[in-house]
Amino acid sequence: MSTKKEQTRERMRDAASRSFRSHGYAGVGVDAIAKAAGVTSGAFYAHFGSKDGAFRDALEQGLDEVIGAIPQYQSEHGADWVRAFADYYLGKAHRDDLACGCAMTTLSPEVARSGPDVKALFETKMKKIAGLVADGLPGGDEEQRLSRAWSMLGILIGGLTLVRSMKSNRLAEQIAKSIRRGAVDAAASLRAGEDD
Amino acid sequence: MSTKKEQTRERMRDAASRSFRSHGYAGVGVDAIAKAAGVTSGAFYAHFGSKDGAFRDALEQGLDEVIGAIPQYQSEHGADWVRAFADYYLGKAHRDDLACGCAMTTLSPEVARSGPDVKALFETKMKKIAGLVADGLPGGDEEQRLSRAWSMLGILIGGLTLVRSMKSNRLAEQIAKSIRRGAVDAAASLRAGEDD
DNA sequence: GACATAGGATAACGATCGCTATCTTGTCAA
DNA sequence: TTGACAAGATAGCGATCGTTATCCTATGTC
Repeated sequence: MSTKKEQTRERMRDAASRSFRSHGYAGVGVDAIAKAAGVTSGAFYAHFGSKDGAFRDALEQGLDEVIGAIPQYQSEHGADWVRAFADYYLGKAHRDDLACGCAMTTLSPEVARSGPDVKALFETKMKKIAGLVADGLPGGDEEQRLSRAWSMLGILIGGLTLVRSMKSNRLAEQIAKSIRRGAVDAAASLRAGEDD
Repeated sequence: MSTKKEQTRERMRDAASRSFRSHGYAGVGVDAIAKAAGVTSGAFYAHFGSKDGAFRDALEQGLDEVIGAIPQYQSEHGADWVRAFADYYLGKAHRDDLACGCAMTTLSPEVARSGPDVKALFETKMKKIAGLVADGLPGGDEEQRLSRAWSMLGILIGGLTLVRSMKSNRLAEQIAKSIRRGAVDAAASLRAGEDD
């Protein structure tokens, strides 16, 4: 129906998503988010109801992006998809762009401080993501693959946070290399004795 | 000299450290930190100069705690120290206590948003930590051990953030188990074919 | 061409933000 | 006992916080 309204809503959702990732939940105000979307706080509250509501919306959208991206990497890169994904995840472009960065990494620390509703949403989406990852992993039974999927996600999230916190680009690159290798190893069936 | 002053300073440092870990840098105000230490903002600024200064102080103290803890785990648990450390790191007590949680996990997302000075401090301390971890790892040359150390730190940091963001305790426990195994594997010399 | 509707702007609320200037109070030396 | 000093309290700065109530205005209908 109203294309204009949906366009505005999309701009606001994007602005909220980018702002929360860049500055954290408490690090940005409603006025600033609205301004970034080219509207005022009145429009913000008409659409989202509250700052919390906007965060929930941004979180859901951000994790849905991941849910969409995983199968795409799997079908595009085949058995080597984990390496390709880790390359992107720890690459300089993703490192340097907080605003467009993966929601798992930028938003999860905020979720850890949030209430049960936000955590429930995060949990649902992350279970989906871990399941998709596990589906693309070789060897072992389903439980083993899921376990490796959580490990891979964990090391990517922690690794990205780590490299983003370094001052020296050279050190960041060195750590990124280590994390990439760790992620690929975590995803592979270790006990099968695979090597690179 | 003045024991009273140092006691007050210590209380304020602790309050700042706990507050920043619990609520993030932007999530807590100077007045609240001062109040938690039993003083007012006047005393806060007399000691720290600025909110940034207090964060830097809390960050340094928090990472120094880790620097002290790693060798202790190594000497207490011998070759099995990584498993013991991971057990603590992902255990329920550490999961549920944001305020007393490891600074690497709670503060690094804030560092990623900070200026070069804070990043430089974080980098220096993390290099020290990774070096200590690497020293306690078996097999391989120094570069390989350091690489595994970064992987182990990454998976613990990301894993802890992940489990803290779950609503269900059962799922959190399941993920923690996966991360524990991943951390031990990341620390071990994979290519040597070690198993548990 | 008058009118209803809704998307969005505006203004303002009390509270809190980081920070500073000034004042009070407790302590110790002389 | 008095005077000096410093630790900390108090009060207040302008700005921004999240939120609400009210107003404007563009659009589409009859």
